[in-house]
Amino acid sequence: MKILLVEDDKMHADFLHEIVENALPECNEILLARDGREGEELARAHKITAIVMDLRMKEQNGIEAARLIWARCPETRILFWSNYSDEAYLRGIANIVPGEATYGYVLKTATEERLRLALRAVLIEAQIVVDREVHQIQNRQMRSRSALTEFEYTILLDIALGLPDKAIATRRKLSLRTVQNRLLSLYDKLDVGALDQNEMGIVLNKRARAVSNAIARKIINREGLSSAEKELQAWLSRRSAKNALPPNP
Amino acid sequence: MKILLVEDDKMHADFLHEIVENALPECNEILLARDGREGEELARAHKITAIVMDLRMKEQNGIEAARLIWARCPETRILFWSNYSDEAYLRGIANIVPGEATYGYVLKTATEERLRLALRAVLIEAQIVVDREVHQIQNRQMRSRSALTEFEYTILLDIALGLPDKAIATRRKLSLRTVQNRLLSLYDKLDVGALDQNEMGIVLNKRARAVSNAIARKIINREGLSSAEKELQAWLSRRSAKNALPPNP
DNA sequence: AAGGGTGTTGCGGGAACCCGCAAAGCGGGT
DNA sequence: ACCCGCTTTGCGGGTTCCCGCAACACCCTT
Repeated sequence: MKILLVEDDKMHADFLHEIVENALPECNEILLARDGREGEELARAHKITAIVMDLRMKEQNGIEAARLIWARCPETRILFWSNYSDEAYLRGIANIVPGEATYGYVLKTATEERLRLALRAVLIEAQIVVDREVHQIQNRQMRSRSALTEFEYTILLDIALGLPDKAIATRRKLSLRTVQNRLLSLYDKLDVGALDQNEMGIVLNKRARAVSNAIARKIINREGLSSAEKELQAWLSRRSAKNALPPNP
Repeated sequence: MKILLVEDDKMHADFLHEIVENALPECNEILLARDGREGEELARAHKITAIVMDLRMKEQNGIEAARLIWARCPETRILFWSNYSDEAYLRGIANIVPGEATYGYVLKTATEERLRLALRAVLIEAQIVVDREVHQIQNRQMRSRSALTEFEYTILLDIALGLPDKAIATRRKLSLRTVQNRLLSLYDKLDVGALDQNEMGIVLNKRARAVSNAIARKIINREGLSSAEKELQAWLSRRSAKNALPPNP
């Protein structure tokens, strides 16, 4: 059995290597990749189906790498091992897990014992394991009043990228007014209430406020923004390709 | 001689502890803090003047902690030890270094030898040491066309927080039109050229675009936004306090 | 002293944003 | 069948944003 570790911090990689060696005696080969791109290539080249993956890496982040890997090989088992329990990462992972895939999420602050258990459970037994702390955050954010629906979340990314209402409407196939209604509820959930915080004068720009609040609350992050940006660019070029034809006979 | 380590990742903290022990035999007491707040308290309580500080930490980030420490005791020597060489962090540090202060900046990816040298140079010899890699990035960003002036940088934070033009004008004591001109040059530098990227139709919201581009390029980050937000709230309350009096006799 | 560059300010207008009001569509319960 | 609640959509208008045009001040060069 071969295992791939994807981790760009040398110290954590060494530590992980040692733990894996001890916890998984059935593993006879441990590969190491230092960023998402390399990880994805190694996984493909060596047909690896058991991976431990860091999320935040220089070249390509773990979510993007996992998406690509699962796209080719959905039965790959991936244990995410990360410092972060931001909503942005959780949502990012939730969006790419193929449904029948096996994965786990363990925080780097967890004890060695918990990490060992998760390694065996996910990579050997094909269980789903999510760190209790992460799961709590997931739940809390899901039920609190400020939980964003998928719709609100995508619209949030759209405005963060700078799409005007009309463009969002055409992109999401909604009417202009509906988009604005969604924005209304988004503003509500993100506490962008105009006059609430600053008792006197000065009404703030709701769009910008929503985005900065979302960033402050870790609902969105740089990685999520970047991948949303890529999708946007793809959509734009598809769109301009279509629009380039009609005017001609 | 006492040294304070501020680092929230246990593994890195252990490693750092060992290196410091070896590299600085004149040090007879090593304290450890797990976040910025604790670090600041320890530094004050023990009157420590030699600190190694991580930047990204849970409770309070290193920049804020350093600012508070230097505000009370400008001769404190601080070696920043971090994974990141984002412009946002560099600018953050540049903004709080008291000018006569001693500091250093070493990346966690540097060799142990470089770290040892920096430790001695900064904490013992009171030199200024900046990792070459960091320095290069600093330089590149300073001279590239897209280098932001201080003015542009503050206005960028202002719009990210959602301040409307008029509010920025009063806050920064400028006319409305001047603020808009600054925005123009900001848009230019951040390549928010409206029709350039998307050949057909769809003009994007420049404000939002500027912010998301700046985030993508790591010119601003969550920490910077949060501290800007605090300043904004302070300004707002100062302002409403003033405005609360005049109308009365 | 004249000219060119840069930064600041005013004015005006087209587009986008924010939102209250109101009319439909669509489910689910009695 | 009826009503109630929720979402979607249109309309209108007050506000903000974006920016071209133009005037003025300041500094630096020649």
